[in-house]
Order: sequence, then C-alpha cells, then structure tokens
Amino acid sequence: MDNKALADLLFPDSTLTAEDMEKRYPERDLPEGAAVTRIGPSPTGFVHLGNLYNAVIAERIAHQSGGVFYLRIEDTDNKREVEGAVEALISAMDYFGVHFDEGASADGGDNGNYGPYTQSKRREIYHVFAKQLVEQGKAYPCFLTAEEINAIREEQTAAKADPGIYGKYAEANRSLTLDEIKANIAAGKPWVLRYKAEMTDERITVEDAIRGKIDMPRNFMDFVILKSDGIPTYHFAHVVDDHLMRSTHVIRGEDWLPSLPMHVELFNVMGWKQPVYCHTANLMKIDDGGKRKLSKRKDPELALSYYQQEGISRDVVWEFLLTVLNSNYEEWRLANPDTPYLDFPYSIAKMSHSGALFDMDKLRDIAKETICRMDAKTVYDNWLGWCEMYNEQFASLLKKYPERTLAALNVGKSGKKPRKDIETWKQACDFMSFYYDETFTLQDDMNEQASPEIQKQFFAKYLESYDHADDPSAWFDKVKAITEELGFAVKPKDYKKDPDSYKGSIVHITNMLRIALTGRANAPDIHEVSHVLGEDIVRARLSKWA
RNA sequence: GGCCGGUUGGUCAAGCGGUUAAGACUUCGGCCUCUCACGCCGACAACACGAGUUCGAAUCUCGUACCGGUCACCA
Repeated sequence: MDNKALADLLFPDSTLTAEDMEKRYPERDLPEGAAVTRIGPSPTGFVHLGNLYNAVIAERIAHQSGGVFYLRIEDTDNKREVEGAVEALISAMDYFGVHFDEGASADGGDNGNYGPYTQSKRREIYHVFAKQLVEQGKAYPCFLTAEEINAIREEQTAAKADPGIYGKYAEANRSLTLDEIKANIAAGKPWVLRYKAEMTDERITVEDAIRGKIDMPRNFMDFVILKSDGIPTYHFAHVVDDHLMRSTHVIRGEDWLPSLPMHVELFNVMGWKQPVYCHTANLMKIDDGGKRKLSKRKDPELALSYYQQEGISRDVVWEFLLTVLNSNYEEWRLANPDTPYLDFPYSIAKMSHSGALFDMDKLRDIAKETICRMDAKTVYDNWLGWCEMYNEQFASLLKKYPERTLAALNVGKSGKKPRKDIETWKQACDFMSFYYDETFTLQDDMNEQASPEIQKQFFAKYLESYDHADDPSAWFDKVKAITEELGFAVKPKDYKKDPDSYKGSIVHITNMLRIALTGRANAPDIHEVSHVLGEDIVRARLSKWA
C-alpha cells in the first residue's frame, strides 16, 4: 500500500504539515513549574456542578502556579449542541468567580494565541495530523456501516469476545487496496478514519496525579479518530488540542479513565509528551438507599442555575467545593478564618479518590458560616447583586434604604458569637423582610402571648415610658418594671416553677414586643432591632396594638 | 460479562506499621438566655469480609463481597 498516495487521496486539501503546526503553536514561555490547564465542556446548554468542580481544580492549579487557565469548547458532536450554550457557560463560570485567561469567548470570538478554541473550527488542524498518521500507516479509512458493526458486535457478544473493531474484525478494511478505497470513495461510501492498533496484551502504566499509578491493558482497538463528517472524536481532538495548546495538566472526570489507553496510544504514536492526568472522582448522591452519580435529569441541585436562582453565594459554593475537593481545607479554614479562599494552598494530592456524596446539610452550614464572616457591606453588595437579577422588589428596597439595611445586617454581628441568620440571598429576603414596612407581615399570633386586654394595656404602658435614647439596660429595666406591674414573672424560671401565681412571664411580654415589631416571636434582639428601625417606625408599629 | 476505579460512623473525612481511630456536618441530650439564632458541654455512631506478611495491620499482599464508572462515527 502506498501510504502517501492514500493520505493524498483522503486529505487532498490538507497541505500543512505537523512542523507548521508546531511553529504556529510554540511552547509557551512560562516560568518553571507553571501549569497550563483548561476545561473542555461540550455546549449542551446544561452547566452542572461537575463542570464547576473540575473548573475550580483546573483554575487553582494554573493560577496557583502562575500558569494559564483556558476554555476550550468541545463541540465535536453537533447533535448535542444547543444554541447560546457557550454564553450560558461563560456567564455561569463568571458568576461563580471562575475566570479564563484565554479561550473561547461569549461573542463567538477567541482570546489568546493558541486558538481557535472551539473544536469545530479546528478541522484543518486535525486533518494535518490525521493525514500524517495515514502516511505513517497508522490509520486507515474504514467503510463499515452501522449494520455491519452491529453484526460484528453480536458475533462478539455470542463468542464472549471484547466488542469493537480490532484484530480479525478489522482485517477486511485494513487490507483494502488503494484502488478499492478509491472505488469506494468514488461510489460515495462514507468512511471513518480508524487508528491502526497493534494486537497486544502488553500493559501500560500511567501516573495519575490524584490516583497514583494506574495499570491498564494497552489499547488494541482500531478506534475511530475522524468521523465520517471529517470531525474528530473526543479522543483524537483531546490529544491534538492539549498538545498544541500546550496543556500541562488534564483535569477531567473519572469516567474518562477507561479511554485513557487510547489517549496514551495517540500521544505515543504522535511522539508527544503526555500531560499530567488528574482524574477526579464524580460527585454522587444517595438514591433509593444506593449511591449513584449525580444526574442532570433527576437532580436539580446539579445545575449551576439552581445555585444562582436560590441565591447561594459564589463564595459559599467555592467554600463548599474546596471542602469537598481538598480534605485539609476545613482544617485550614478553621485555622485561618479570615483569609480569602484563594490563599488556600490547594494540592492535587490531597484530593479524594472516591466519589463524595453531595450533602445539602453541609452546604447550608458552610453557607451560614461563610456569610457570617462577611462584613455588612459585602453582604449588602452581594445580596443586592442577586436581588437585581431575581427579586426586583427587594432590590429597590435595598437601594431605597441602604443605611437601614446595613445597620440591620450588623445586628448581632458584634462580639465573639455573631448571629448566623443568612444562608442564601433568597432566604435573606424572607428573613430581613420585617425591616421594611413594604414587606412587613404579621407571621405569629399575638393572642398566643396574652389576651387582647393585656396586649392593649401593655403596649399603652410601653409606649408611654418608651425613650428611644435608652441604652439596652435602661430599656430592659423599664420592660421589667412593666412586666411586674402587669403581674407577669420577671424571671422565666419563677413562672415555670409556679405558673399559677403569675399571668405569664417576661417571655410573653417580650414576645409581644417582637411580634409587634417584627411580625414574629422569634427574631433578633429587640433593642437592636428598634434602633435599626428608628423611633418613628417603632412607635407606628406598636401603636397599632395600644 | 470484560476492563477500570472505589470501600474508616448516617454524610464528608484524618490516618501512611504501634493512636483511648482526629475533626466537621446531621441527629439527640444539657447549659447559656427575654424568643430565635449563635456559642459552650456531652452523647450516639466507623476501619466491608477472609486469609497472609509482621512481635504488632485501618495502614502492606492476595482473594471475596459490595458500590460506581466504562465498553459508540457521545463527550
């Protein structure tokens, strides 16, 4: 077989050479140890937590080492493509604070010198190397139809052989003569380009940065490298792109592990240096008592859009991901409560090998903890940012009452034991609603605290003696005085011991105040809340009951 | 089924041949307290199983079981 002639027949338009490519995409000029990483999502329109999970790892590895982190769109499967998916992806990544140094951009353009960063635009690049493989006798056109392949598979299944095109099953197409191939092509028969593998029972070992040594059988499959439309499969595109874009580390889910031998094979035959592979564990979820991979159909919390809609802060998601990703993150966080998470020395070696269950309780705890550590202004800005997207009414309230809101966000923040009231921006809108007349609602029943007559008496007396300038202890002394006057126990314990001697306890009295002021019996400190609201609102809300 | 990966409390996990087997979340008690939240104290609860190596194994080896992934002209 004249390989050169075959290559020209198959790729008549491909005139560039591998050397041209090497020149066009030279080694990157980076300091020693700088990592080049990427994410390579396919634009299906659904951005999920796993995308972010791997993105965070790749971003950390690159930026922590002073390297480059880029975005490559892997759209070699046009059947799955969804319009607007790239924009959605970039904006989601942006929302969660993952920024690319180079790569595809939302407007369809490119950023950086190693592009195009969209695989569908790299056709001629792949063809250069595909042609080279044909010339070297390492690849051949295959005219097998889907039916023929199915028949082979059935035969293999019956014989308990490995399914696939290899060895004797590949013979028919491997041994086609140049003339036969010419005739097939002239007849318009579609063909794919297959890698010509050696039948072997050798094994390969790969040093995975997360899992350590991995021992696998060497590839013996004649896998497809170019589909009949001339577009490469993932395997071929991955190897060509990561070489040419000079990736040093490939971070991807563990579901790629089984195809690793193909990639190793390609890197070897091309004579290229393998990147460091980092196969991450998949996030799992409990379902019917069993563990399973998170699925986009069944698990809404898998979609990144879920976190945006719920108003789960970017920082919360990072904190959560980092605790899941790096086993020593929590420890570090405890020791460095005020250090930004980007200062955490992330390490691949500390990653878990097994799939972590997605734990909503843990996320909620991290959320409270994280937001609690933010100062009021940061909370305000983040919250407002979310409201502008998802809750216009609240956005306008926050903008109308910035000072009151800031003061409200500072309630219970001083001291060693700050309150942890806010989990999500959505829930914040609910929790904080009583600070604004526009959203104030009565949620608890005043009559559960005392009879209407006592309510009237109490509020009248309270208003009468109310001095907005009182400090907390002066204020509370007055409350106690009224409590006693009305025949209520000043000490809750006294009432508990001897309920018949009192009409109630001070708890009932203060709860009335809370309900009048906040609409609910459970709320932050009354004195503090009163001062956030201001004297006018306090008197207005209380007067209704007097 | 073949290949690959994984297996420490309910969940996430530390552990790297000698530990009373950390810690966090959850749950449940209790304390603090004008409610709630916070905080504090405490409790429950784990090395999948079986061999082997070793004076000694959660840690090393082998096997078994279970869970997961993957076997496309999808990524």
